[in-house]
Amino acid sequence: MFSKACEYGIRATVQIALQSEKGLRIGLKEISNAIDSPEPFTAKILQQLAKNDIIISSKGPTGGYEMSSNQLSTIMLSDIVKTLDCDLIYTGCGLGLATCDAKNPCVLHFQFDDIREQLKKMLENTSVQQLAKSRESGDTLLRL
Amino acid sequence: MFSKACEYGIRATVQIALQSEKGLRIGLKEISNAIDSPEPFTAKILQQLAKNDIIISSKGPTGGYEMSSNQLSTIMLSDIVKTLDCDLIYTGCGLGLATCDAKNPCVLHFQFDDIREQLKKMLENTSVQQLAKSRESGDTLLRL
DNA sequence: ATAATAAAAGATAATTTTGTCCTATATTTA
DNA sequence: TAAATATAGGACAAAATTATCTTTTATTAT
Ligand code: FES
Ligand code: FES
Repeated sequence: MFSKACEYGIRATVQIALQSEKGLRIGLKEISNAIDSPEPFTAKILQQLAKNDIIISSKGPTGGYEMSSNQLSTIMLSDIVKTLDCDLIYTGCGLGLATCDAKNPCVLHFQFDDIREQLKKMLENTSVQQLAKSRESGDTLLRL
Repeated sequence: MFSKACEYGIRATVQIALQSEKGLRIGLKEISNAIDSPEPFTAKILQQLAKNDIIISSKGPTGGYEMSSNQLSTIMLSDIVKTLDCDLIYTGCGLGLATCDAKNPCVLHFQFDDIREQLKKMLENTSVQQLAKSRESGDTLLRL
């Protein structure tokens, strides 16, 4: 469904959100440990997220990643997915045709579009903070 | 969403269904032409579909691919998707964790599972014949 | 200022997916 | 039975994705 990059991106961002709510920064190493992801690959992804103002990165000692309270309250899953180019879900044809266009639909268009709209809604209505909260409140069963 | 193999698989099967309803076989070359797919890659996919009794292949002159009337009336998109190992959609965790388990859910599990169920339903309720019919009845706008 | 630290950036490598090629096998027609 | 045709199958190649490594840059604390 999502690319690996996107999966790591979401998991990393939730982890950052968890720390930011406590007013703490978190380093690359800690993030990779927490979400069990390859460290250098995760770094690349975090760079992209930082460039797109989804998270904030700081260099130097005491550096690391964090989210502003504004980011915490506004960033939705859709922002991460779009940034990490899983954007295809939003625009592509389900059967892989060059374009998806309701005026020139493929045989699966309307069925596919229906699912896609629901996925879109889900991503646009689910905030990172919300996911972080479900992790905090939930028992230890809620994995990252 | 789907792999290329899966996309080609669906498009090819619909094309075969279209011919089979007219009582005709269709060859690899014709299929690839019709759906604009790489010929040898498409051949591999058709082999898998034939092995899984989704289509029937015949060798030799006058050979080619077809669907039995039984296949035409029973094959659903889900059969193709499962065969071509896009099976992941059915079982995998949306965040890429090793397993997806409602008793040990990731932070996105319930939102993701909801979408997945709808996708599942769509695939299980959409027959190849139905797609072929929408192509036949529809104006030329319905692409493959 | 200097040393230590942590992310940024760019080059490189492994893996998976996608796509191609060549030979073998089965089937039909002459 | 022989020749022609079309799929099957296995080896191979290209491209994209995922993952790693090394060097640079910015920041903090001494
Ligand atoms: S044209 Fe294929 S999904 Fe829209
Ligand atoms: S555990 Fe992640 S989607 Fe079910």
